[in-house]
Amino acid sequence: MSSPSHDKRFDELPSAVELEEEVLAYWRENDIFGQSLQKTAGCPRFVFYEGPPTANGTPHNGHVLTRVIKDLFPRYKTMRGFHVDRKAGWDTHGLPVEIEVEKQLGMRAKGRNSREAVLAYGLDNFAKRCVESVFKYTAEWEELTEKVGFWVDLDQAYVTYHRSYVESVWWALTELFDRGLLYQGKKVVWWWPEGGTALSAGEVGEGYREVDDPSITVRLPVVGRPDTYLLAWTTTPWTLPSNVALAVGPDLDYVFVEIEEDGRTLTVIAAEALAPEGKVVERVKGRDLVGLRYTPLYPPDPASSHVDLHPRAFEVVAGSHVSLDAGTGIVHTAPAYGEDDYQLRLDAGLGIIDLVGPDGRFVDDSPEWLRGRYFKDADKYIIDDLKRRGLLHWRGTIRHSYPFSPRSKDDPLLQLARPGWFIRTSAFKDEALANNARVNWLPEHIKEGRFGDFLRNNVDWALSRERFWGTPLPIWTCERCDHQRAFPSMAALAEAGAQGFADDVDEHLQVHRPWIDRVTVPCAECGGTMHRAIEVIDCWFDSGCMPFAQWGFPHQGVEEFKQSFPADFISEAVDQTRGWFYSLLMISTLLFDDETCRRYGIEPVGYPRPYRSCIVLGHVSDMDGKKESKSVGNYTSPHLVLRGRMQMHFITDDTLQRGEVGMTPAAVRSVDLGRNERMTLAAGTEGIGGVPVALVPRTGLPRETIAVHPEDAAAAGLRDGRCFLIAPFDPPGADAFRWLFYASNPPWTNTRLSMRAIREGQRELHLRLANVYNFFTIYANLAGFDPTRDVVRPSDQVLDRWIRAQTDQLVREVQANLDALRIYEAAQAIRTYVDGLSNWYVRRSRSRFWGEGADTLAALWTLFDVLRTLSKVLAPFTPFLAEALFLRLGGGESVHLQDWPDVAPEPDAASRALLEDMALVREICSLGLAARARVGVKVRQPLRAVELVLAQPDRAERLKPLLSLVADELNVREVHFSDRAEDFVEFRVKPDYPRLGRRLGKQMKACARALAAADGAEVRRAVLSGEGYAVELPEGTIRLGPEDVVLEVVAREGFQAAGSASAVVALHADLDEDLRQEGLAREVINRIQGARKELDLAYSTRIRVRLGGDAAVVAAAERFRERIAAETLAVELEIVEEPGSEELDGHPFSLDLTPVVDLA
RNA sequence: GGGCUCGUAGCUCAGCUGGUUAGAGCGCGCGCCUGAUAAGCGCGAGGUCGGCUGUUCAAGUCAGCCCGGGCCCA
Repeated sequence: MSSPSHDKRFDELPSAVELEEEVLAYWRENDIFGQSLQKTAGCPRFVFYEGPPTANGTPHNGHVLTRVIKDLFPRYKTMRGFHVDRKAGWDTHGLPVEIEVEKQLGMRAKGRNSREAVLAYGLDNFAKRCVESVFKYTAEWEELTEKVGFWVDLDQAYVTYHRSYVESVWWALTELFDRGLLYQGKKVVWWWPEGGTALSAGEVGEGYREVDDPSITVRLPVVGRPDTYLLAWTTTPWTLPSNVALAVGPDLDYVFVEIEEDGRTLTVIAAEALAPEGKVVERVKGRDLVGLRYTPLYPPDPASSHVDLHPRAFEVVAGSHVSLDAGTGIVHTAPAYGEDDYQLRLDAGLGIIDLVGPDGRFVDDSPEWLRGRYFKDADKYIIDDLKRRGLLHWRGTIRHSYPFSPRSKDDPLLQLARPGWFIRTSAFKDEALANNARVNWLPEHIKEGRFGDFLRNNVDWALSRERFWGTPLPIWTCERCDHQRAFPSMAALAEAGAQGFADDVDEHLQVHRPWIDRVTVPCAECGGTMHRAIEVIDCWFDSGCMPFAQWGFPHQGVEEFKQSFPADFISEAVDQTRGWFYSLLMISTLLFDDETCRRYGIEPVGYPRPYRSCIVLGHVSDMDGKKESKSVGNYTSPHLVLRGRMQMHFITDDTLQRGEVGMTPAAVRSVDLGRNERMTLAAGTEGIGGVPVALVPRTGLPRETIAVHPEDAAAAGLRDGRCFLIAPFDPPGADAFRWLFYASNPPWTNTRLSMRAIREGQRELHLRLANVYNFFTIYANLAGFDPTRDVVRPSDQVLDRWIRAQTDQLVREVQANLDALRIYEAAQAIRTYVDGLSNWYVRRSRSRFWGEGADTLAALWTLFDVLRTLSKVLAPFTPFLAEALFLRLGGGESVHLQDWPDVAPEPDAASRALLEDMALVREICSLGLAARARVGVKVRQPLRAVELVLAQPDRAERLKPLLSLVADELNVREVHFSDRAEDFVEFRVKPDYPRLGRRLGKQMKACARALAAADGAEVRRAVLSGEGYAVELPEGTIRLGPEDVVLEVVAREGFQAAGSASAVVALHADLDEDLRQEGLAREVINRIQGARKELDLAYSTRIRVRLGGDAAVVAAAERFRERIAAETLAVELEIVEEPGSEELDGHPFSLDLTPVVDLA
C-alpha cells in the first residue's frame, strides 16, 4: 500500500462496545461532563429535575428508558448554550427500605404485623440497618447510569434522608401546619395490616393486581314482614358483621319479587333493573324504602367498644352514591371499611361497628368463630354460615383488580377508618388545576385526562405513617395542655429550649427515629413537656419537596433554589401521575404562592410550578406488549445489549440435542438469532473453551435459568450452576439501546423491547453511518486528505450543494423538534438523512472519490464537513458514536463541548429548489429502476435512452443539470424529456381539493366529475397556457387556473415505463451491438474487480491482466481497453482470443491477474 | 363499573388543523450492485385504516354507539 503523503490518518470506527469503552474512558480522563458545565457557567439556565430513584432495588429496562430520555435534552440544551445542572438524587425513605431490612432480619411473615418485631429489635439498630440497605445496589445503578451515557452529577446527589433534606421537608410541613393545612383527623384510608400503616394514593397505585374475589348477594330479613328480604351485594364478605345500614338510591325504582325456593315462597327486594326473575308484587321508589328496618346478619354486642350504634342503625337509608351499575341497587354499608360508607355514617348518623382491627384480624368481641381470624380468611366462613342459615341468595366469583401492598405483593390492603395526619389539599383543588393548566404535558391528553381527573377528584393527602424509617413528623404536642407546635429545623427546636438531642450519632440520624423521639420541648403555653407526634410521613412527600429540599432551602441554598425554580423539564413514567408528578405539583402549589415567595425574597413564579414541561413516558414491555418479568423470562437483559453476554443459571437436560440450549420461548424470540448464528455457552465472560449453541424454546424453567445438555455443560467447563451466554453478533451497545427508545415510537407510547428490535435499529443507523464514515477514511487516507490543510471553500458541485442543503435542513428539523420536545420526530429526520447521505450522496459520488484533483478534494471535504455536522446533531441522541466520529474527524476536544450547528432559519430559494429537484430526481431514478426490473435488463447493461414526462412541465428546465445523475444511476446513455409524450403517457387533471373545496362547497363533486370526463391533455394545455379551463357547474361556469388543479401523468399500458403522479419514465430497451459491447466490457470490469477482491488486494495495488475470450469478448475489451485498465488499476492489459474456461454472458472467457509489486 | 388511551400491511409503528394512488422499517418474493463488500441497494406483493351509525361536497382523521387491548381508579 502506498504511504500517505502526510501523517494524518483517519481511523476506522471500532465495534460499538469497543467504541463506547473508549469514549467513556476519554470522558472520564478529560472530565468532559465537568467541562461542559464549566463552559456554560453564567449562561442562561435550562433547569432539569432528576426524579429520585430508590437504590435498594436493581435497575431494569424501564430505568434505561427514563435515563436516556432525561439525558437527551440536557445535552441538547447545553449545545444550545444553556447551563444545565444535573443533580442526581436518591429516594431513601419509606416502606421499601423497611421491608427490605425486615426481610434481612427474618421478620416478615404472612398475615403477621412486623411492628412488634421491629420494636423488639430496637429502633436504633433498625434505623442503622435501613441506612446501610438504602445504597445496596448503588454500584449497579451507577454502572448502568454511566454505561448508557446518562450524564448526571452523582457526587452532589441529594439524598432524602440527609439532615438538610429532612429539615427542608420539616420547613414545608411547618408552613402547612402554621397555615392550618396540616391536621389530625379520622378517615377511611387504604390500610396495610402487615405493615401496620396507611398508604397514600401513590403507594396504593403500585399494588393493584387482578384477583378473584367472592361476589355474593345476601338476604337481610325485613323486620315485621316474614319471609321478606332485602338483597345486598358485596365482594368483601368480611365486612358483613360490621354492617350498620343498607343504602338505596331515593329516585331509583325498586321491586318486591316473589321467588320459590325449596317449596317456600320468599319475597326479595332489589332495584327493578337488577332484581331476580319472579313475580313482581310491588313496585316502589327508593325513598319509599327508607326507614325500613332489617335484622342484622350478625347482631352486635352493644356493650363492645367496637360497636357504636345510633338509633338509625339497621335501617334502609338514602345514599347518593348508589347506582345501578352492579349488585342489587341496595348497598351494604359498613362505615369502618369504606369511604362512601363512612361519609354516609356522618350524613345519616348511623354509628359504626369495626370488628376487624388494624392488624387485619377479627377482634375478641366478634362472634366466637371469627375471633382472631385474618380478614381475608374469614370470607369463606361467613359465606358458609350464611348459606347454612339460608341468607345467601347468590354466590359467585369476580375477577377484578384489588390493591395489595406495593412492597409485599401477597398482602391485601383493606379500607379502614383511621386517625392520622392529613394535608388539606382538597381545599386547593382549584389552584392545583390552574397550575396544571399551564403545564406543557406530553402527550397533551395527560393534562385534562389522567392527571386532570386525578386533581379534580382530589382528596386530602393521607400523610402520616405509623412506621419507623421516614421523615419524622415535626410536630410536638404538650402532654399537659395538648398544645401543638411544628418545628422547621433542629435549630428552631434548640431555640425553643428543646432537650435530648442525640449529639453522639451521625448528624443525619439525629433527625430520625428513635433519636428525634427523645427530643422534648417545654410548652410555651403551660410549661409542660411537649413530645413529638409518633408518626413519620409518606415518602412521596419527600420526593415532592425535592425542588427546594435538594438545596436545603430555606435553611441554606436559597440562591441555588431561586435559580432552579421552576424546572423547565422533567420526565418519568406514566405511573408517576399520582406519584411524583402529583407530589411535586401539589406541594409547590401549596407552598409557593406569591405571598410566601415574597416572604422568602423570591420573585413570585406564578404558574406553572415546579415544572413547565413534562414528558410522560410509556412502559417498557416485551415484544408481545406484555410486562417484562424475570420469572416469566421475557426479559431482555441489559447486559446482553450492552456487553453482548448474559450470566444465567443452568440446569442440565439430556432430552436436548447437543448444541442446543433451552430458553423460555419469549427469550428465544427476543434474541432472534439468525439461521446460522450460535450463542457461545461458556464458564467465563470471555467465552474461552465455550461451546456454540442454538437456542430452542423450553417452558417451565426457573427464573434466569437455561437448560443445557450435560455433555455441553461438561465441554464448556461449567460449574456452580452459573454460566455465560455470549452473543455471536457485535453487541448493540448503549447508543443502539438509546436509539431504540428515541426512534421506534414516541416516548409516551409503550415500547416493545427485544434484542431483535435493538439490532434492527443498530443496522439502520450505526452500521449505515459507520459504512459512510469508513468509506470516507479509505479515500481520505488514500488521497492524503488533511482537513487542516486542504480547506476547500464550499463546492459548487451539485451533489455537494445538495448534501449541504440537506444537512442544514436536518439541523433545522432536529432543532425544531427538540425545541418542541418531540424526540421521535427528530429521530426520524436523522434516519431519513442518513439514508440520503448513504444511498444517494455517497453512492452517486463514489467515482468522484476515486480520482484526484479538485473535484475529489471537494467531495472529500464535503463529506468530511457534513459528517462533522452530523456528529453534532447526533450528540444528544447517540453520544458515544457522535463523540467517536467527531474525534476521528479531528473536530476538537469533544462534540459535547461544541455549539449546536448554526443554520439560517429558512433555506434560501436556491437550496429549497435543489432539495425539491433532487427529490424528484430520486423519484425518477426509482421509477427507472422499476421499469428496468419490468423489462428484465440488468443495470450493468447500458441502455440507449430514457424519456421523461413530468406532470409539472415547468420543472424540466430546473432538472436539466441533474439529469446526468439519472443517466449514471440508470446506466443509460441519454436522458431527455419526451417530445412525443402522448405516445406513452396519459395526462390527467384533478381538482385541487383543499383549494377548490373551500370555494365550491357542494359543487365540488360536479367539478370533479367534469374534470374526470374531460380530455386530460386538453385541460392540461388550457390550464398551462394561462387561458384557463372552463367548467360548467350547476351554479354557473367557473374557470380553473393552474393553482386549482393537480396535474398528473400516467404511463400507458404496454410501454416499458413506470410512473408516479409526478413523472413517468419510459425506457428504450432495445439493444444494438454498440450497447452490447459496452455491457460486455462492464462485465469484464466486474470480473476483474471480483478477482481483485478475492485476492484481497489493497485499493491502490496495480495489476497485470491477461484476459481471453471469443471474438465478441475481445472486440468489446479492445474497444473499452482504456476504461478497463483505468478502473481496475491494470498497468498491463493483454487481450487474446482463446477458448476460455469460464463464461461471461454466454461467451467463453478466461482471466489471469497478477499484482504488481509496489517498489515504493 | 368509571376515567384515560390505543386499534392503520404478516410484525413494529408514522400519518399536522378532514382534501382523493394511506406511508416507513422489518419480514416475505423477485432482482440488482459490487474498489463502502461476510456489507449495500432496488423493485414488488401485501391494507373494507376494529365495527356500525351519523356530520360533511369530502372521513384513517370529527361525533355517537358497539367490540377488543393497555393503563389508572372504584
